[in-house]
Amino acid sequence: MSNKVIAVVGPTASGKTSYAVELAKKLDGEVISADSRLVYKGLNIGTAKPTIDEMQGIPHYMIDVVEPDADYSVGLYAKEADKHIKDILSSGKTPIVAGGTGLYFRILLENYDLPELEPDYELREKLSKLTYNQLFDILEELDFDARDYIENIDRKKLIRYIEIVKGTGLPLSKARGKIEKPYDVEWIGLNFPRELLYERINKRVDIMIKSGLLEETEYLLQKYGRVGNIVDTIGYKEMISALDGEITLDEAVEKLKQNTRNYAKRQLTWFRKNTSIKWNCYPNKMKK
RNA sequence: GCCGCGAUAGCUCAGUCGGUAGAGCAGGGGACUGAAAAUCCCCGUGUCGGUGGUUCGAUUCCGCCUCGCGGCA
Repeated sequence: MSNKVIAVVGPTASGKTSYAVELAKKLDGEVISADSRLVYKGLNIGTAKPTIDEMQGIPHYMIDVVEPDADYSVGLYAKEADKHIKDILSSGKTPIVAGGTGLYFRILLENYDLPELEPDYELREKLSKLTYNQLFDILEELDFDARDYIENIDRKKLIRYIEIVKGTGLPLSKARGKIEKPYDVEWIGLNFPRELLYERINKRVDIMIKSGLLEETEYLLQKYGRVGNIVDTIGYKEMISALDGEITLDEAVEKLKQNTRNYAKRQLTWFRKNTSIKWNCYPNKMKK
């Protein structure tokens, strides 16, 4: 059985969706999404979730797997996505993992071994009330060397590290490890020169608005309330500010474009680090 | 045409009692092993509109010019 997996990565609006579908048609493949927002049902317009039309009959996995008010995480993603990879391989087809969430790719396909420790939401809730320094002190007391394994520690990560050290009883250096993944991954990166990418982003945001992003946001709020997965998602957070009357719709649109540009930049930071990626800087010119 | 006011970073502006300048935003770089579209860290040289003058030295003071915004004709 082949262990070949194709990974299609790139910033938002770089054309991953259609590229993956074309590739799947060519190679007899199936697509597995690697996107932390596409997993949520109902977040459609704002996440540029592929439509049935766009999928062109190619099976897509890891889209719409949970409700927006669920607690989701990389761990759950990687477990389920890995099953799909294995299923696709054993059926003789090619898994094409496509998306923009660097962390999800790292855990699914790179040599990182996620500590077997589920989030303790109760503990997180408790710790989230503490100050940065208090959290730092707690971690240092549990595992003095932990600080050496961390750069630019922020509150969120401090909390997870405390959770790991407490939960596993191991120092961070032992609890986290590396592991060989059983796949032969071909990394393909899609990107455009920065200016062009930003133009594409701006254009796509305008289309989202025309397609009813504001209405989708109203509907989601009414159905699920102000849950983090909606409120903290680019696209929805700006619409919410407009709905609340904090800013005008035009301002919200500008803010949305800007936040998306900033996000694309962060995604690129992630992918640049992966030197196995072969970049294709004008994906549009791809002759299928 | 006249009288004011302005012209400094991509944008909005501060400042230099004369010793070539700094904030916010934008933008750029980076980190990130179960919240990751989240969260966090770092980065500011630009003919200080042009041109003459005063001065050891002008972005800063003075004259003229250009452009912009008000007001008066």
